[in-house]
Amino acid sequence: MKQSDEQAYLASYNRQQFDAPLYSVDIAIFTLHDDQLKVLLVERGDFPHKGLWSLPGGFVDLQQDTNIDITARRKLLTKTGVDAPLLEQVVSVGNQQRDPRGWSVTTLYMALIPYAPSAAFIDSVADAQWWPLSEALTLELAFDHQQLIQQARQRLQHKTAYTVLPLHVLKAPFSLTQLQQAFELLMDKKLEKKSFRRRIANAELLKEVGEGVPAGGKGRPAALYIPAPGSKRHLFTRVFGDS
Amino acid sequence: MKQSDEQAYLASYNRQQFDAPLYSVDIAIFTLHDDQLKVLLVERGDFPHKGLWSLPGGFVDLQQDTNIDITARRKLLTKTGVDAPLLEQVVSVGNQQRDPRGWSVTTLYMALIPYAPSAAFIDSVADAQWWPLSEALTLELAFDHQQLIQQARQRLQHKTAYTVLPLHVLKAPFSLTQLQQAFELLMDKKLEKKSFRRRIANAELLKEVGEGVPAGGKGRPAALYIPAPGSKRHLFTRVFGDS
DNA sequence: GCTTATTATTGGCGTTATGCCACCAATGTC
DNA sequence: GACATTGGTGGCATAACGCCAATAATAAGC
Repeated sequence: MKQSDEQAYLASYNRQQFDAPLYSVDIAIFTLHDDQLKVLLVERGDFPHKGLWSLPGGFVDLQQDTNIDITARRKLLTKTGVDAPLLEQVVSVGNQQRDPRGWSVTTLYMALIPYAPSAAFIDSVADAQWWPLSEALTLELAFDHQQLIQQARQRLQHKTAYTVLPLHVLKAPFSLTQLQQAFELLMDKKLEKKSFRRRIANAELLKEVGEGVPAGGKGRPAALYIPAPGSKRHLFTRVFGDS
Repeated sequence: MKQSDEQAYLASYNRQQFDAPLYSVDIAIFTLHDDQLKVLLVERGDFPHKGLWSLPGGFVDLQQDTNIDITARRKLLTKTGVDAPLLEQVVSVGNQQRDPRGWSVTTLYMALIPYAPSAAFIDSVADAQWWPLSEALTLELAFDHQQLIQQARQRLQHKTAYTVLPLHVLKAPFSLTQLQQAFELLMDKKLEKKSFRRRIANAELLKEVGEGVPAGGKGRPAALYIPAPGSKRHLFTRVFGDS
């Protein structure tokens, strides 16, 4: 093989000559608010499926984006105004039927953000809105986004059982009770109080920073914590809540 | 929104008018042989990177393939002649630099197959060859396939710690010692014999089917087992080998 | 046949993390 | 000052693990 052959090939290569699938990136952005898991949906302003709710997403900007993680982050920023502390790839789905325009592939990401910082911005984006997940699951969504949401939700649920993923969704400082509630909402499962606190304490993930009012304003004040440096990447070797 | 608007849009839609990334599917196919983890590489016969070793893969056949899992399976079959008992998506990577032809996205799969059934077929495919992983990691591979292999290998390693993934790579029946060796090769870590056997026994994953010669031909004969129905999907709630 | 090397299998104990549930602590309300 | 409410801890049984030593079954050498 001569180097010049490769260069000649590239010089004459025309990417348009082959029929390729459409490629897009979609994000399931989750948050907790009002004791509910919520997902951000946008109303489609263009065909296809104009007027239906969908996940934020779209095509790669070949000029602006240098990789698909950046594409996902750009879509996230556009819709929420914040950079997610947790943004990760879930899965890619590609088939003939998911888009009426033909063969199409999407890479699904999921993001987890605290509610507060994004609330004002999102209210200003006319076509974007937080939906309680339970309601979102009953809507008719564009493309196969109903299934995509369910896959993202499942990943969220499983991963919460062996990480401290809920740390990403709370505004520090927080109480252990709040943290436990975040775990319970993300896992959709009640946890044992003592087991939960023991697990968190043993892992040395938190730093105590004082006291605050208890949930509901009544009762004993709760100790407040912030995540310790590096704690958000902690992995447990045993899944939680497996009775 | 009128239905006819959507139909008119689709009728006039031309997928070629937008510049899209290249999209491909690549597979890291692993097996165990000679007490080594091996990966299947193919020598590129075309530009770009003609002559370099690479992962099996390529573009979606928009006519033949109905989804990307099928694309992956087709590539697998073409190179190995067998249908993998384990074929799953690892991650998608997309950026400007990975392909000299420009913006490109690939979805990486990993497959795990027993050595024996594929050996003869692969020997007949001139451009395909099993490489010990340790050697493959030192080769100059096409595109970013060196990194892709490492990602697939890491997934394999992690997943082995909480599943019975090695069941997919052994030819039944097998002894517990063989099974443990498979775990150790896939995890790249020695395991405690008693812990291993207890774990497998408690999970009730295997069915005893007689006795066979021990490893090396010497010593006490070993009990032989086959996987029980459904056992290959078993998930442990605790990762293994976390001393 | 008897000893030895080799591999397979099991026993036993200390440790760790969990589920479960009762109990104590601190605050606000009436 | 009693009571309701929320936060936090003590204690014990259980399950699974790491560690390592002991026993079982076979082949090879003598």
